[in-house]
Amino acid sequence: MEEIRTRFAPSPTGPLHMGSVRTALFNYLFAKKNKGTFLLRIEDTDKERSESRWEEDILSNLTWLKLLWDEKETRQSDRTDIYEKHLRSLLEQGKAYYCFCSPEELEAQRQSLVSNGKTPKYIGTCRSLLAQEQEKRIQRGDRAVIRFIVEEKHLHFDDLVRGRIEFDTALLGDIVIAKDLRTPLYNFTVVVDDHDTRITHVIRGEDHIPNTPKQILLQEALGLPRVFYAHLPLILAEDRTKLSKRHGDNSVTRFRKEGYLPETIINFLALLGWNPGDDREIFSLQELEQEFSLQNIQKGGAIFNMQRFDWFNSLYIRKMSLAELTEACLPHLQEAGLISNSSEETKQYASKAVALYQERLQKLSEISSLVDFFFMETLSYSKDLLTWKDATEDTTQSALQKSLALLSALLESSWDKEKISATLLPEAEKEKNRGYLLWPLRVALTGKKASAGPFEVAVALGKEKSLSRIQEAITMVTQSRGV
RNA sequence: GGUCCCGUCGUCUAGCCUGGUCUAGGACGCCAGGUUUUCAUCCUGGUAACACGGGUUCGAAUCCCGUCGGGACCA
Repeated sequence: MEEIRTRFAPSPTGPLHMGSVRTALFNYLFAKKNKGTFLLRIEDTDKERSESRWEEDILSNLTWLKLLWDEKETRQSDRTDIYEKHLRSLLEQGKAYYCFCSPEELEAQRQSLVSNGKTPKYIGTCRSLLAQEQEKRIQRGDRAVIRFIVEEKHLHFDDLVRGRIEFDTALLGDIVIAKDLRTPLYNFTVVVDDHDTRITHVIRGEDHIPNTPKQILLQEALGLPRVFYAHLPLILAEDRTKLSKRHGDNSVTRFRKEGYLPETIINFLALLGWNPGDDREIFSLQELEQEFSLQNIQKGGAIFNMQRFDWFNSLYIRKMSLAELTEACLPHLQEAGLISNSSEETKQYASKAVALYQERLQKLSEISSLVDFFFMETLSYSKDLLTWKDATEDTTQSALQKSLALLSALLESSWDKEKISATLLPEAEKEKNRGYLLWPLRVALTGKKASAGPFEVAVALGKEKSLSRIQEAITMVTQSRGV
């Protein structure tokens, strides 16, 4: 069997988004699974809308996701001469022609067809123009586009995902394949490029199904062999329509900034439309490279479910080593102004805080608001928060004083979770519920109604800071009682 | 409007090709309980689907036809 070659061919007209990544991923996986080659082609023929910053966005994010392409990426803007050669050839062979119809004329044609209940399409007005006539008008500078003569026939192809798909090309009309010799259009460049890069399998979104018959016709006209097609189901938004800018920012950059891991994106997207045929659903990129198959691809579109996405992310965050997680959290802590450098000392302290919140994180950006109390000089919270359930200020105050006394008595060298727990728990058990002692303590240390446990927080905070926070809480309650 | 594609729990899906083992399985979510000072994790249980109608068959989520619904593309 010949080598399998796939490609991802984005237009650099915007940031890389999740729908595109899924397409890139499936192309990548199919190539890897079959020991083939995965290519990247930048489709930048639309000069107005293509920007180099978007190209950079695409390359850097694919790299971040580890969807690496095997050969130097190609750029359509570098290939204008090649397209021109093919365009001239089609013109010379009479398979394409210049069309001088104005937009107004085209619109009028369309209107009349529609009002007669017919399918709107180009009726071929300019098709019969003689070659010399065309040449003369081009020389004269008349505005023209290049149309490809669409052969009317029933055509079908065997889609690797959906099976046989049929079309009646008579409904197409002669299609525009270039604005001029130096400005070829999408359906035309794709066919030329896929052949030149020896692509064997075109794997793309199902929104391209209507383009396929046009491309097949073009292949035939250029004398090129047909490739295999696999049309993927679309990724949908909550409203069941194609995921797009309309639904907000779905760029990789956005999710990356929010603290979603590449592993999350890969795993989640792989399972959107594909499954291994059994119940497993946790897959690394490497595992997917082994397991992937076009046969297990879903036909219907799949909604991008944020909750499931978050669940995958919390899973992969929990799988990280503390060192990795700390490193990944540093930029977020820095951005929130909680730390100002990344010295070893800062990292050491930060990792203590991060360790306590690893299993509470859904995305890295949440870290700052969870651990801010580790970095603040004074906490600000309402004194009412210190009171547990039906406790009074009186009992709250004495509970805090009890904690303070017991903890003060602990030696610096005994400041670990086990010793603290051994000191406080027996005391807490004396109450009808541990909360009477532990809730005020935890709030005094963190200033929050939800946090990690008081013992581990105290350890991470250190003895000095812990005691002073308890003292501050006592002062707070005392003052309010004094009034 | 025309063409094409699709239709299993709220969501992602297994099962469909090769009808019976499906009183339809798993996961996310949600609900309840357990662990727990809180939150989270973890454990247990629960909730919830074969779009509809007809046909074929002893038997249909699975095969056939139709209807309805959704989407994509072009306009």
